[in-house]
Amino acid sequence: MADDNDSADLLLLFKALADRSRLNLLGLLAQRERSVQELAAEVVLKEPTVSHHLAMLKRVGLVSLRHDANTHWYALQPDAITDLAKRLSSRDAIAGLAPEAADDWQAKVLETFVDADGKLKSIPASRKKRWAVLAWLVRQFDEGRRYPEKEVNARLLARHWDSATLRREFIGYRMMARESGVYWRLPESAWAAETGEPFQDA
Amino acid sequence: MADDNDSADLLLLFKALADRSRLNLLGLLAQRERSVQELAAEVVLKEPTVSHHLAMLKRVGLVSLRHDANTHWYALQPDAITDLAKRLSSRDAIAGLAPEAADDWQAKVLETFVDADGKLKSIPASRKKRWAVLAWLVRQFDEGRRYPEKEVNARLLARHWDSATLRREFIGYRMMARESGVYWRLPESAWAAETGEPFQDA
DNA sequence: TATCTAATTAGATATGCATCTAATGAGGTA
DNA sequence: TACCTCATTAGATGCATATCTAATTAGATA
Repeated sequence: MADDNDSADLLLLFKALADRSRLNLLGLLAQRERSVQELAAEVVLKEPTVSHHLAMLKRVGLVSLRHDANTHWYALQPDAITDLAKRLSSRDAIAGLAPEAADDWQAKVLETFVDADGKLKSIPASRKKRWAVLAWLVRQFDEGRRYPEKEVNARLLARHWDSATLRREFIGYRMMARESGVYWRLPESAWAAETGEPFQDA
Repeated sequence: MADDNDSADLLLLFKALADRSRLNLLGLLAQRERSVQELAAEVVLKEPTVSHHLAMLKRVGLVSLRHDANTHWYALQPDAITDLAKRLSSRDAIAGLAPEAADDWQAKVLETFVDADGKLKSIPASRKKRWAVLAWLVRQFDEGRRYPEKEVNARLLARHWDSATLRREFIGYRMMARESGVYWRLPESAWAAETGEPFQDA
C-alpha cells in the first residue's frame, strides 16, 4: 500500500513538529520570511542549532528557502500544514496507520523483486524497498547462529550475484553484526521498526 | 497566557504523535476498542511498553479508557484529532506559536523541571529558575483563601517530596505569608516583578 | 484465604536528538 | 588576493525517552 509511505511521512511531520524550538520557529516564519541570524536572535539559540532545525523543517516541507547573496531566507510553506490538517480529519486515515498494512506492502515489494525461483531480480534502489528485500533475506539466517563470511556469501549467492553488497547492507541496516569475519543476526527489534528512513540524508 | 497553554498543549500532542509505535496503536484503536494485551500482540511490543504509550495518549486526550473487570479497553477519541486538525488550519494559529519573550522562558524552565505527570523533578538551584517554578506552584493555590499548614503540605507533596523547602521558599520569595500556622497567597504584584532579585534564601 | 489473570509501576539500559563550540564553505567586496 | 559576513557541517555532550524485565496492584474466582 502507498499507505505505508504516507504513514512514514506523517511520522516525520509529527517529529518535526514535536519540539518547542521548532514550533517557535514556525510561529515566527508564519508571520514573515526571516533569515537564520534573525531567527537565532528571536528564539535565543545559536545559529547552528537554528540551522539544524530549519533543515529538518525544510526536509518535511514545512518551510521553504530562498537564497539572496549569502543570506538564506526561510518562510512558512502554508500548504504543508493545511494538507496535514486535511489528512487528519478522516477517521479512516487514522485507521490506516495500523501496522498490519506494512506486511502487505512488503509482500508486494517481494513479488516485484523476487522471481518464481526465489532469485532476486535486482537490488531495489529505494531505501524502503531495499529494506523490505533485506528483511526477507536476513530471515533466512538462523538467529543466534554465527556464520563465517564464506557461508554468508554462499547463501546470498543463491539469491543474487552481488553478495558483497548484500552483506554490506545487512550491516548498514543493522540486521546483522560482524566481528573478525564472522556474522550473526541482530534481533529484529533492532531494525524492524525502521521501515527504512534514512536517519539523516548524508 | 491562554496562548501559552495552547501552545504547550499542542506541543504535547505532537510529541504524543511523534512515535511510530503510538501511531500504530492509534491506527488500531481507530478501527475498534481494544485491550492492552491485544494491542501488545498486534504491535509486537511488551505490555508494559504499550501501557506506557497508552498512558501518554490518554494524557493528551487522544484515547479514552473504559474498565471492565480487570480488562482495560482503550478507544480512539476522534474529537481530539479533528480538533487538532482545526487548530492547524489557520495561519494565524501557527503565527501564535512564536515565542513571547519572558513567558516563553518560564515555559521552558517548567518543561525542564516538571515532568509529564506534573511532578517537580527537582527544585532548581538557580535563583531565577527557582522563582519560575515557585510562581507556577503558588498559582495553584486560590488567592484570598487561607490554608492550614497541613493542607499546604498535602498540595505540595503532589508535586515534590520536599514540601518543607517549598513552603519556606514561598515565604522567602514573598509569594505567600504565614501567621500562626496558616498560609495565604500574596498578590502577584508583590513578587511578579522580581524575576529573581536577590532576596536571600534561608 | 490462596490463586489466577490483566494491567500498571519501578528500575535499568540504550538510543535519539537538541544544543553547543569549532571548523569549513560560499558569496561579496576592496 | 585577502578579508568579511552569513550559513552550514563536524564532532562532542547531556538529557529525554522507548523499551525491556521484575515487582506490584487490582479484580475475579475457587
